[in-house]
Amino acid sequence: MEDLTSFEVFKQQVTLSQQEICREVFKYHRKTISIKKEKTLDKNLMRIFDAALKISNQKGFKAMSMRDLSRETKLSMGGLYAYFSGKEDLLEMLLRTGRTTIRRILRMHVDQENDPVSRLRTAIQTHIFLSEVLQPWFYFSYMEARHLNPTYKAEAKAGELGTEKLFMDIIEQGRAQGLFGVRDSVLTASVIKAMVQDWYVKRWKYAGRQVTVDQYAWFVISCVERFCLIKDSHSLGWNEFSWINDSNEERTGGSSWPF
Amino acid sequence: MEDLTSFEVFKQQVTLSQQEICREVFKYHRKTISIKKEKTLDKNLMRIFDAALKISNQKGFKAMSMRDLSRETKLSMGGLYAYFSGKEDLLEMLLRTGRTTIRRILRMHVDQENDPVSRLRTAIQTHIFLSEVLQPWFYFSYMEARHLNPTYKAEAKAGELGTEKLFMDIIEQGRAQGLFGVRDSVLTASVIKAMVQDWYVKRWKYAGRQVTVDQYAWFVISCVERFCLIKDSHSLGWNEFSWINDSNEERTGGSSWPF
DNA sequence: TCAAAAAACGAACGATCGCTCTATTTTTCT
DNA sequence: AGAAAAATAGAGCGATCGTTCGTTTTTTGA
Repeated sequence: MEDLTSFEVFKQQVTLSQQEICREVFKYHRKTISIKKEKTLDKNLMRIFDAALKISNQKGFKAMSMRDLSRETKLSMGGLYAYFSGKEDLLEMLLRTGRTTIRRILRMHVDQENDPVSRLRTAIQTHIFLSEVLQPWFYFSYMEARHLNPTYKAEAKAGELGTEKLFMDIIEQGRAQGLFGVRDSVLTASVIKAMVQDWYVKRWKYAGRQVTVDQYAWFVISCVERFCLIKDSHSLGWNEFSWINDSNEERTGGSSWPF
Repeated sequence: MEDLTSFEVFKQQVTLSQQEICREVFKYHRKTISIKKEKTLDKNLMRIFDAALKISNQKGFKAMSMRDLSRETKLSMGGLYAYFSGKEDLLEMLLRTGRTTIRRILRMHVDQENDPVSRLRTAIQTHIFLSEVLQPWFYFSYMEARHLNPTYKAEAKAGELGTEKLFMDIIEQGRAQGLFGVRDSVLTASVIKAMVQDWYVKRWKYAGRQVTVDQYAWFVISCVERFCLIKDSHSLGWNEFSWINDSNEERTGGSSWPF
């Protein structure tokens, strides 16, 4: 409990970044926003984002009409267009904002650790915890990134591979220090990311099974460590951890997936 | 090489099922198809499916217009509607066809094995190999299943959980026989599925890295076995396998995903 | 308090959507 | 070969889409 903080601790650490997100949007999209005063921007931009994520994660961004968004935000059609130049601009805003925010927090946490074992644990745990806090953002990015313009698609791809490289670098660092016994660090990083992504992509499934985010994070970490670590002396202390956990809160955006 | 067949062998085993798929569609959708003669149905239905999958996997099913489909299939607007009653019916056709076909082949292969270790290997390998052969189908189902009617959504969910239960049952069987040392078979099955799905969801990434489907399947199997097996005496024989593989063929439907 | 600035409004426009329906072409069968 | 049946064609319909713009309401600042 002293080395790895629980989800509740993590949650309190990052929820206050709502306004910070708005600033980040304003930096990149100042030209397409005709709102002058920052106070009104802060008030409504988050409302627009929340509504857009809510509707899009239910029926898809393409299927979300501007009238849907107008109804949900209680802003008029014309009023909406003061905050973005068009639907595609809104898509890009959402994706870029999510991307930069997620990467910033992820890097910040990982860079606090030094040895590869701790770094790998922190990277996995932070990614899963963060995707729990920002679940609508993660899910939206996952499902809608492919609908971007070719212009911004490359930018999105770079962001993806960057996150994967974060895992890869840790693994290779651990291998160089003789701690990890993996043969293919590229494939290892890939499957780690696949497991980590599963939490927010299939959020509703785990919620239905009453699996908490702490449980899932610990399971993935133990999974990865059993595969990577040469000696399992490092992974001690996990076995006797209590699996009885906090509340099983409800979540929005339950979707379906196949096979 | 005698126990687990390579992808090339697998491919020749299942490619001849194109007409079989058409029959399966006709069984469920006879009432919404106004085409009388099976010969014309066989000729055009596959063309419609291929075109719909191609366009949808590029821009999404919702964004695909019937005029797009008309152009790609070289059938007129009115002509198309002889093969389905509407766009939503086409969606359901595609999803149901893919679902039943995939499950049929998967079950068939897994049921040929008896001991849990072989069954687990076969389940993973067959799923990955099959998703390579039917990549557009898998990808489409993965991305578009959430846009189904509530009526058919339950049906789709049942199919998903069924595939996951396949993995889970094998794991519990292995645990009962004292072969597997897993604590949580539900979470274990979940992450196996997550790794297995990664192959077709991020197909373009692995293609760009020149990772072959054989390599990926073997990696996932070794990953899972190192996590599940109590003794690794079963997983011998993998280490000395040649990683030099066949051609790296091109694939359609490269898409983007984040983080 | 009262212009000026900012923000919000919502009817209306052109484009495109899924879909229908009649006319036409192709195939089938005696 | 020719009539019946099957399949295809493509213009057109109403609905809905994203977006615009003149107007009204709210906020700001001296």
